[in-house]
Amino acid sequence: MKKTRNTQKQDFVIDILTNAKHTMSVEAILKAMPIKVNKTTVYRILERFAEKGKVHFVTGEDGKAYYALCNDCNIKHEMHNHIHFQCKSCKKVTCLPYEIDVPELKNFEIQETQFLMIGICDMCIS
Amino acid sequence: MKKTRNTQKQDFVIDILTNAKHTMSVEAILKAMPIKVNKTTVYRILERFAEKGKVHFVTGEDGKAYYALCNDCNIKHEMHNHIHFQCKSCKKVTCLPYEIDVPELKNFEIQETQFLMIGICDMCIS
DNA sequence: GTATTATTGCAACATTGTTGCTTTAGTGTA
DNA sequence: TACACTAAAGCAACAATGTTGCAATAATAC
Ligand SMILES: [Mn+2]
Ligand SMILES: [Mn+2]
Ligand SMILES: [Zn+2]
Ligand SMILES: [Zn+2]
Repeated sequence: MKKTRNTQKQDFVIDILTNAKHTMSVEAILKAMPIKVNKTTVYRILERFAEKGKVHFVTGEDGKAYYALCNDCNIKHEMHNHIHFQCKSCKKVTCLPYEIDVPELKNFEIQETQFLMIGICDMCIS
Repeated sequence: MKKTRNTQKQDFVIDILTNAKHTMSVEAILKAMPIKVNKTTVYRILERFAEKGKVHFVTGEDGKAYYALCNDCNIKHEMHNHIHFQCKSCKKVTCLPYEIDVPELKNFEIQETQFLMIGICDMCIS
C-alpha cells in the first residue's frame, strides 16, 4: 500500500466529523473549516478516508453525499448496514443505531449498503 | 385535487417504464422516447406521477434518480420498502422483491424509504 | 369553435462533483 | 539543517444533473 502523510487539513476534517452530531455534506465541512480550504481538497481527503474505512457516506434523497466517521460501523464486514434518516424539514442526515439484516441475493455480490429513511426527524417533529 | 390531462408524452413515459427491465434515469427515458421531448417535460411528468403514486424513484449511489413504475409497491402504506440494487459494473438499478421491515423510530415520522444495495449484479457477475 | 388552463418548450441558471495540471509541503536521509 | 522525493493541496475549467420563470402549445369543457 502507498505511503500517506499527516496533514493539518486532514486533521481538521477528522475533528469536524468527530464533533458532528449528524452526517455532513462537503459544503458543510468546508464551512466548518477553521481555515480556507479548496473544495477539491476536501473531496479528495474524504475519498482517501472512505477507502481506508475511516469514513462512510450515504447518498441523500437529494443526491448529495453525506459523510460520517466510521465509529460504530460494521467494519469487520466492510459494510455499513445501519440505517440513515434524512429529515425533509431540516435536511439533516443522521446515522441511526439500527442494523438491517441484509438478505442473501443469489448471484449478486453485495459490496455496500445504503439504507435511507426519509421523513421528519425528532428535532423537527412538533 | 387539480385536474389532469392525458397527453401523448405522458403515455410514452408510462410505456417506456412498463417495458423497462430496470429502473431508468431521466437521461435513459429521454433516449427511449420515440419523439423528441424536452428534459424539463420528463422531469415534470415524473414528478406528477410520483405524487400520484404511479412511479417511485431511488437515488443511486451516484446521486442520480432512477425511476420505476409502482406495480407491486407497498402503496397501501405509501412506501416502497423493497430493496434496490445498483451494479457498480453496468450501473443499472433494479427493484428487488425483498421487503425490509421498517423499525419503529420513536419521535421520527417515516414518510419514505430508500434501501439500496451496491455491488455486482447477476448479469455482470462472471 | 372558443375559452380555459394544464402541459410543454426553451433558455438561463444552480448545485454538486470531477479532471488535469501546477504548486506546496510532509517525510526520510545525509 | 539542507535536500530529494512525492503525497497532498490549489486552481481553473469542465461535466452532469436537476431547477426556474416565462412564453407557446394543446387537451378538455362548454
Ligand atoms: Mn452512517
Ligand atoms: Mn423500486
Ligand atoms: Zn429535522
Ligand atoms: Zn450489472
